[in-house]
Amino acid sequence: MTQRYKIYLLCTNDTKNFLYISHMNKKTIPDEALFDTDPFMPGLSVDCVTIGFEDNKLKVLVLKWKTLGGLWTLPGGFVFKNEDLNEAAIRVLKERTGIKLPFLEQFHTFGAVNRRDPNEIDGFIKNLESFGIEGELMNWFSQRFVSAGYVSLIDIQKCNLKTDVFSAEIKWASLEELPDLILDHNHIVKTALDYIKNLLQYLPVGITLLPEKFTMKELQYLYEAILQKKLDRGNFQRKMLKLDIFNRHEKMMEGKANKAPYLYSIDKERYEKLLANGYGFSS
Amino acid sequence: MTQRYKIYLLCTNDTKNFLYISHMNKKTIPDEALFDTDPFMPGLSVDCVTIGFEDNKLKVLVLKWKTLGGLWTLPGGFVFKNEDLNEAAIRVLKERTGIKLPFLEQFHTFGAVNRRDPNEIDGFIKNLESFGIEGELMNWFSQRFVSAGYVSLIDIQKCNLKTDVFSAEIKWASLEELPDLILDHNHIVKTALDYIKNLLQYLPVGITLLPEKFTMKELQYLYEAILQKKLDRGNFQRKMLKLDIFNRHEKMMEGKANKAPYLYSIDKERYEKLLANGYGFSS
DNA sequence: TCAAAAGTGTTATCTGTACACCCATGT
DNA sequence: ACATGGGTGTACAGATAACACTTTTGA
Repeated sequence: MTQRYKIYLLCTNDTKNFLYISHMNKKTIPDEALFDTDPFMPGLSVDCVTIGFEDNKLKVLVLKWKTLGGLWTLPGGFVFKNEDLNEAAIRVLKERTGIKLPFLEQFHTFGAVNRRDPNEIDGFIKNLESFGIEGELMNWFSQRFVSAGYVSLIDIQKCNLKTDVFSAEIKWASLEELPDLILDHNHIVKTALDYIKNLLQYLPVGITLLPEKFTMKELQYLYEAILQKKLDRGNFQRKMLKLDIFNRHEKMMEGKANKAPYLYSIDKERYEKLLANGYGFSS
Repeated sequence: MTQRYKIYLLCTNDTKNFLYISHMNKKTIPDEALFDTDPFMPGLSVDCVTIGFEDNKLKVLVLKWKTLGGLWTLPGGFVFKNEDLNEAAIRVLKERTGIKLPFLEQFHTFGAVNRRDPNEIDGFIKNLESFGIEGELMNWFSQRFVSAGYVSLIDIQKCNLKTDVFSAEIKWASLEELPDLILDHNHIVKTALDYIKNLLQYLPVGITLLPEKFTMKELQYLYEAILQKKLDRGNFQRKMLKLDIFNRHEKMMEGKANKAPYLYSIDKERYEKLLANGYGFSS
């Protein structure tokens, strides 16, 4: 029943969740840091499309590997055998951003055999070799993975980004300058954006992307970024306010040469209620 | 890399896809019918929520196991290592209904650790034992599975139902009399129905459930079944016709004591076009 | 001829859309 | 004072909702 592939993990202080692939000879890794792949579901992973909003642009959280090529990936991870799929995604998100699920939703599972472009495999294998990965450990990494995709919408300001042990860098990449990602990760991002775009048609999701207090204009820019189209200012304002999920605050007075706009925040309770209902087919 | 669990498969004439669990002693199974679990992805399955429409009711395709308890399940199967997840679902659907994907869509992946109710496990294991399953084969079946759920909407008339080797019976069960299903299959059905209901808000999906030619009233009943609410006849008719995806035919004259309604069929081309577009956020 | 259900009409109301007007604010 | 952009008003087009009227059909 259990897998027999040995794999080398380093227990860091705050997590046992990340594989540690060392440039060091494995003899230099302390004994208590050695584990095998038993705790993980074979062939199963989660990938998180973590969306933020900054400078009126949508951004996606990406990691750069500690490899020669410096390939980019989505944050992701394996799933413990005693862990719900959702929990795995929540864990990954928590570890990269320090935030626990403001909005986290499974949108699609990617299960094509050729998620990994055949042309890409050689480079991938070479990269793993450069980390000192070999034998059964190599088998683990080069096996076929089916990956569940999760989207979350996050307030960038609240994040405390951390790389994982594979990666040298973690950053918010705007959609225009999204780097080439490994495997089908670019496709995963596109699918996630379509999902959110569709969701926004009938649910005011995405408000979680904004800081605590925001102006209607900022909210409008967010909608425009997700929907990829211009909206009418006046109509947007009315439409949003009619949802009756906002609290209006005192004015902002920042040094702009115009009338100071109101600040709004979300009334959590009414917002949740609205999310639960959605819209209906008319007549 | 490869799994080592032996499993016993019988190659039937038309498929190698189904595990055959024999009451016979395994010595009576011909040698060429013996395989191990190597061809399958461990811990991964697909489940199909196959929806039809008959007597103005939505129906779901279910199978009854050849076990003592006669437990019911959704049609489902394992995924070959060299097979796309989608392909696995298409294959399962094809084998049960004889139909190749009129509409087949992955809607959610079920990955809770306790998909299998702990109280249920004992009975499940006993059932497997009653089939003569033991040892590593038992391990295969009692391992944790993550399952990708697929919905399809099918014209019942076109189906040619076949049981699989596990099952004694296959039938269309109306939602009101849907039996208790194993694992979280009842939950899977509910999730699929919610998904379709949501989809119908902005796409005229589900028309594929009806036979080639149908009346507007029949279409309305279908909508009412999916949306779980009454619709206004006149308004519904206008709304549908305005979609401009139907061809009107000569009348039906069946012996009803009323004005004979028109028959309509779908104009495939315009229908596909509409599906591709959907609706947009207004303003 | 009559009940049933199709097809179509009518109307008030609501929503979407476009754009205008006035007001507050920092330069 | 004035350019900028917020807040709100208005008016038209189209969609929605409720229901009425007429027509066709088999019994």
